[in-house]
Amino acid sequence: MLDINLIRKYPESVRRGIAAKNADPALVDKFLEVDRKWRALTQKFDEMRAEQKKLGEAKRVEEAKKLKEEIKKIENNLNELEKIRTEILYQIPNLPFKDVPIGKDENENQVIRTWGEIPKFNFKPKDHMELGEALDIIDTKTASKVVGSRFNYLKGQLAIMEFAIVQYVFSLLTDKNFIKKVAEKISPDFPDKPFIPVIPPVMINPETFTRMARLDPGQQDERFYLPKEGLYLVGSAEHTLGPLHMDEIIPENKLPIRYVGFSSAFRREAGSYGKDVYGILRVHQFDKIELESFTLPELSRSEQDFIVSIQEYLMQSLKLPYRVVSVCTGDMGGPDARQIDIETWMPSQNKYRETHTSDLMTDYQSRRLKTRVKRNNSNTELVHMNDATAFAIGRILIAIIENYQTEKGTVLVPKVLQNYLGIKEIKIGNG
RNA sequence: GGAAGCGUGGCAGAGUGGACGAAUGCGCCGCACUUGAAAUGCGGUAGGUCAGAAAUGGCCUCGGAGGUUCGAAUCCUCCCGCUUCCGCCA
Repeated sequence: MLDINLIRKYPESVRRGIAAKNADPALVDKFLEVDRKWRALTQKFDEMRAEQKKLGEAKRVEEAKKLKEEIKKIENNLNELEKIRTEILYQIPNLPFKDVPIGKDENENQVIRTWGEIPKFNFKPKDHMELGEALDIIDTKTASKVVGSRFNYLKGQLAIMEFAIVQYVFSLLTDKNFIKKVAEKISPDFPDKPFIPVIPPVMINPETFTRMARLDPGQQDERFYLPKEGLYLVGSAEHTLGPLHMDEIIPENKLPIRYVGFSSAFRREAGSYGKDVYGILRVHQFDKIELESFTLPELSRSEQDFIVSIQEYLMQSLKLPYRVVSVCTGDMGGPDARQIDIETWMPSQNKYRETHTSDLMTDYQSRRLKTRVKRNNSNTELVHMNDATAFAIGRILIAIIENYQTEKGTVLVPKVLQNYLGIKEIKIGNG
């Protein structure tokens, strides 16, 4: 949620900011109107309560009784106003940074840079499903019988490769020397704290989900829900990593706090019927390595640069061609102030497809989560939060299979993963 | 799933109807003493919200939601969480 005082003091720039994000600028005026009423009534309520206390202490019981009834009415109105106020407030997205490209949809995203050579095959390259089925490492047919559409089995060396990737990333991101090297590129004194590995819960209660700004009206259809327990399945490890410090006040010297989490992610993919139905690009369940970090406000932007550097390092070490995209205002996530995506080259589609995202949420999430920092000057302020993909396993496996395929129909194993798998090539028989 | 107990500030822990947003200890911050430190002494130290330029003041919050009462951390109801024991189970 946005800072209330920001809306009160600078309604015009809030209107402009949220309009760029395809939200209705009239939300600001609706909010201000309700807020005005709420404040007036709050004052009245406070005064009456003070009066009632005094009457009680003076043992003027009858008068206090009468006042109590009036207060009750005011309180009900106040609660109603507060509910409406919160509803409006939750619909107002975070404001984009000034240097984020203004645009309506993904067509206006800006490519910042491109890395790697697009592979040129002197044969007709196959797609990941043709290869996956031939090598017996992907099975969607049985999955659709057993569960339904948009599920898959990863088998054989591909299953092993998932854990290879997890081990590779976890060992790298917990390595002080590696983190130091990346941090130094941001600036000489940039914090070089390694990531803390985490395996988080994959279920979350609605209260926390709401405080993460991930269960707002537009998002509910996307979530799997378990009615007996009243719990949701997470759509990303972010959903349970982000609340790790809710209601906490963290001492300044403890920041930044960085987590690398591994979990399954569950998505209903409502509204994407017919889109990417082929293969394992868009499925209901996939595993993902996620980065989450909590920083001082003034360092959050560099933290995102730092995270993107890590994402790029990982991609370059796998030698996968990609491009870095600055997502435009209209295509960004609601809580984001700046979103950077990485799109990886998919030979079978002859284009780049989104595999990574990096969200800088500033204090938009921490405000509801009440995750704060106690500064050395003893002030308390909200921390800033960053969240990003290290690897979405399914999609990165597609990229590896398709980019590393050979004319024989085998798949070479990227060099950095070879030690973890113990083989250099996935072929029929060792699949 | 059954039984019992428990949820109070950064932590530990008192408080069973008004004097309690809350004793005391620890921790933390400031000051004094000291060449410096330790020890000691004195003072300060929850969050949110509204008004205010500020100083300051009002209101709300003792797991959550209701209720009783002029008045609730304290009494009642329901819910949630934690701990221990039993059952089941990876």
